[in-house]
Amino acid sequence: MCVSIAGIVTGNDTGFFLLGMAAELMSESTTYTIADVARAAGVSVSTVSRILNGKQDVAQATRERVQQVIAELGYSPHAQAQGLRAGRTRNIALLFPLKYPGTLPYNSLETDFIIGAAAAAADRNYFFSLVTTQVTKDSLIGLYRSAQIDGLVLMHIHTQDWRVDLLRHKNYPFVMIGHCADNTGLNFIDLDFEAVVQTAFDHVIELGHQRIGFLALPAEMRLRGFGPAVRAWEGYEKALKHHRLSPLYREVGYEASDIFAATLELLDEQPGLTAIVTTHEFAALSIIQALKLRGRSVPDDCSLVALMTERIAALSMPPTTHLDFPSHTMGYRAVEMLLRKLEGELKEPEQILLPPQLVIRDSTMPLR
Amino acid sequence: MCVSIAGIVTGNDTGFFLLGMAAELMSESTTYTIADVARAAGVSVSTVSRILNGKQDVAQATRERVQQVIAELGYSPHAQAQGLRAGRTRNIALLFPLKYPGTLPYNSLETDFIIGAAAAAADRNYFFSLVTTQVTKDSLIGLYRSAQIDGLVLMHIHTQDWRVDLLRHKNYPFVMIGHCADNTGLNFIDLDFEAVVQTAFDHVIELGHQRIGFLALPAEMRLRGFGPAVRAWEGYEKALKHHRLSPLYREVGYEASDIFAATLELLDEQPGLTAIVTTHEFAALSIIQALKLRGRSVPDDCSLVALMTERIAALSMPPTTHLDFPSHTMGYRAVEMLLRKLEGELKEPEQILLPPQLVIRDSTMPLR
DNA sequence: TTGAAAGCGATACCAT
DNA sequence: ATGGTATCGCTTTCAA
Repeated sequence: MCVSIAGIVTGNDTGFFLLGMAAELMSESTTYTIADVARAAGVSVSTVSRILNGKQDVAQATRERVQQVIAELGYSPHAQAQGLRAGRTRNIALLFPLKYPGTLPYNSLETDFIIGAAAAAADRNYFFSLVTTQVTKDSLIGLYRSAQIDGLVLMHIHTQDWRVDLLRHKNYPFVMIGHCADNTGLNFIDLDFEAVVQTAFDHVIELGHQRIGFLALPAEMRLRGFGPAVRAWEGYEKALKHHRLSPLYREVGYEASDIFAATLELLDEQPGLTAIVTTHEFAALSIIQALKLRGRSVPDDCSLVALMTERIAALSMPPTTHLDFPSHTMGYRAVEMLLRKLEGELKEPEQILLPPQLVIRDSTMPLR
Repeated sequence: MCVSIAGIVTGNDTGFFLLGMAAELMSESTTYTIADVARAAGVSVSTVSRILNGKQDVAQATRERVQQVIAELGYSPHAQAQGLRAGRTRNIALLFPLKYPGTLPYNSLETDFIIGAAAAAADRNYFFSLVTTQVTKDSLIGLYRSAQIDGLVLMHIHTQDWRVDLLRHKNYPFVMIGHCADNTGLNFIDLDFEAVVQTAFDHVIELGHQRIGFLALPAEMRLRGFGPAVRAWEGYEKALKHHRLSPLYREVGYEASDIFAATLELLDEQPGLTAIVTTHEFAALSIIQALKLRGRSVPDDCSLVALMTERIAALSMPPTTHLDFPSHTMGYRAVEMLLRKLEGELKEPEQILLPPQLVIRDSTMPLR
């Protein structure tokens, strides 16, 4: 439904006087094309296009006149037509499958990735899509081939990840939140989970604790190569070796009740336990409750260090000493990296492994 | 970068034999067009288009042959070209400004809207975008005019909402999560906050409580016309009148520390307090801690009813008796409604006001 | 500095 | 049942 100004302005060359009137008459949804603008401004379509795209070879007077018309009409270029012609979409997507092997339920940490990513796209004037379907080889390729997106952000990366292999082979632009075993030529941002766990142990060891329990992600996730599970476990093994500790751990899922039960098991196995380390974001609440059930309070009878976002740490009582999971920032920086890649600003692969950041709150204290 | 099959298959009419080879040779990203498919299948583009769009007037043999070629090439139609021609995008967006008046920080409840909405779009094969910029009159109209989206979901609705007025006037398709003062002709899904608060009071009154504190959203949000704040307050006033209670409330923001402080104030004002009702999702944890500081435990010394999602309710200890906030479902149904509208399946406006759903857990008990 | 016209990849009308 | 072709709104040579 494209209304030609010419139909209204017949015989009038300036066009200006009648614009206001036209706007009045057609205030219900009408869509103008670049041709309408050109006609109303008395220039060619090419000139309007140049102005739209910020080219320099346009007379200042012409530019101002056209911009005036654009403003008066409320004209917005047709994104699909622009994209079709220019061979890009200015649209990126984050792959966020709602169900994936092992059905990790989404939590506030993961949604923070989304919000951060969306914010970065908005800041660079890109459209941001969220793809929640389970992708297959074909649907993944189709996303690019069908020109729905210019690039992707992948998360939940596994050490061997077919999506990564595929996109790398096809040479499609993407960025990972996480990283693989082989990251040659790839762009990513990840948290150094190995160092995170080591730092957590260093902290409680420094406070004098020796009998330290560890709540890890399920072995199954680690065996499947899920990055955080793999590397957190490596950090645990190094911490054990480095501090000559005897193993004391449980591998457990995200269910509050499971974490509660696992904490009790740790206490039963080692009644002398005085500290717990975990990479589960929401575990703190359940752990504190389980300890209380056994008559122990945090931090007086048992210290606790978890991996979590600031926001969640502040909610727990006592506020939990934690290793910060900057998920919002990671989402933001991932998209920011992708857009630099798309705009040709990123020549060399950028690989960012964020170091652990220990935030000391009230859930840890020296061994008494 | 569109590779013509013809260029490779020169002089060969079957095309089939060479397809595999072509795929080998060009396994790096290549994009085929409908013309490539037509050529390889030995039919016209019109025929391929018909098949792509599931038209019936195509011979079965032809259809199969073409589909075979499509599969072998891994061809996906160019979404922008399709949209340009067909006048639609199959893209919808959720407006989720990261900062809006009063800077309500996003919480898990709000991100649940997003996930639910994204899931519904995916289920109907629509692309889903998240727009986090602060929209203006022009940018909002531009979203439609520039053909970036077919429709929108609006949230954080105010009783008087300029976005709603604008879109209604322009006759652009949209759906609200929330509703206005005047909803004539509009589609929305909302939670009946008024009934929610009344139900919460009914519940504790029934348990024998009489001195009941209420934690409400800041007066400022209510005065600005923010839907949930307005209607929850109306529910509170009705509950007071209906049960002949004397007012006992605090209006407070989302900060855990503020809620903590407000709870203490309630206790100071009315030491005989035996129940608390709140519409703040994450308040339960802070309230329980504040009560504990004054030597009261939940539910023995004080009952607590909150508005929250199941997921959060399960995290608190004791699990909180709550009114369910089905935010995921609301997001899902909002998009589902929008898509029915877009596909012409929705003739009459659909306005859904979800009734309160009380979920009794362990944070309430009869007055002793 | 500006304009004319080809073409991006589809759809749909009109022929055959 | 199938094919030819104008067209969607824009960008981009190429000429002037």
